[in-house]
Amino acid sequence: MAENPIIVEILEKLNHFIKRKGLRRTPQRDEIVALIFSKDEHFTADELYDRVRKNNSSASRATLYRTLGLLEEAGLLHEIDLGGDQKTYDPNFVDSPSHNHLICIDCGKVVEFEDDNIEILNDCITRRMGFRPAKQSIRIEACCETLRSKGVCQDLIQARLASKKIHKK
Amino acid sequence: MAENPIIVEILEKLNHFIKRKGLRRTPQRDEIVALIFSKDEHFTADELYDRVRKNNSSASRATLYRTLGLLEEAGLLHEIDLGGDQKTYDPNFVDSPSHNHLICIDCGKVVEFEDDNIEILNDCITRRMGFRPAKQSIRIEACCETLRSKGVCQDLIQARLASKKIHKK
DNA sequence: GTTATTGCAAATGATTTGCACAAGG
DNA sequence: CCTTGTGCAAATCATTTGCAATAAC
Repeated sequence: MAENPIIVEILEKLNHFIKRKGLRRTPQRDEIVALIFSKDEHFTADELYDRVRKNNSSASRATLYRTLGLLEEAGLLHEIDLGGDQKTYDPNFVDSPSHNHLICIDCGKVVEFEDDNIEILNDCITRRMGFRPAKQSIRIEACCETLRSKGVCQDLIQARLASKKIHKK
Repeated sequence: MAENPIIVEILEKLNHFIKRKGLRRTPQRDEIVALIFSKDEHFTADELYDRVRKNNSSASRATLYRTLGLLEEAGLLHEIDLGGDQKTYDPNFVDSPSHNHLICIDCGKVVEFEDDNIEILNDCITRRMGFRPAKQSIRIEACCETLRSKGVCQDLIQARLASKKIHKK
């Protein structure tokens, strides 16, 4: 896991940030970072804590929340709005700094996408309103066309199966 | 206040919704609805409760939260993502069903805007990904150009004054 | 050594909920 | 009447925080 090039890259960036702020590198933080960036999946603090426990990491919930805050501050992790009650984090902004999210109403699947045209258009609109663009996020809710036309959507089936697995705590 | 045409319109729609669901009309709900739609400002549950109290409405916090849920379910009120820890509600979707939000990083001011081009472009992108568009929201964070060029921004000054007023509870 | 970090448990704070009473229809 | 709505106070539950012990550097 530690030899994963993405994780190595993130750890380097984080440690650079940490040094600049006079903070310290710790194994707990490194473990959490490795877990976050070993997948490209979105996650909640709770889901991440599950992975922490399954990987026999010693990190506590408190450290996990503190590390999430640090990563956000360093710009390595973004909070995204998937509309749930828990905050959702997206680890993919290091690779794709300006991607957006489409959320399937039918199955809940989240599709990431980038589009230069939208990017440029938003930029123009922002300037016309007298502002200097800093960050933009587009969130699209949509229905699965496959489901509608063929009556079946593999993602929906998986989502239903997954929902049976959900048992909090 | 009750003679405000917008409020009358909303109340009509809500009562239609209420009847369809076999629910009942109550003065508390009417009061809360009137307060929400008498301004076009975004608000949190807490801010709304302040207004409820100042207007000598008898509605309790519980009823307020229950009414917010009802209005959302009826599609008359939308939750928007302004990035705070409390949920923010936007009462302007009845008048402008597809508007978006620009949030000024400098002063926190929120500007609503609509743009057909973006609307159409997002629609195309969504279809190309195999989905049927349902809802889209764009959230832009930007810096105030007036502040940058003239060194002053009236909104920023107001925001700083307002922040001094914040005393929870 | 000095100061940041950790884990724990307790605190916080927005939102939700159970329940007994009130009140629409 | 019968059922839904309300207010209250208590419960939830994700997240934050104080503190004493621990570990970077």
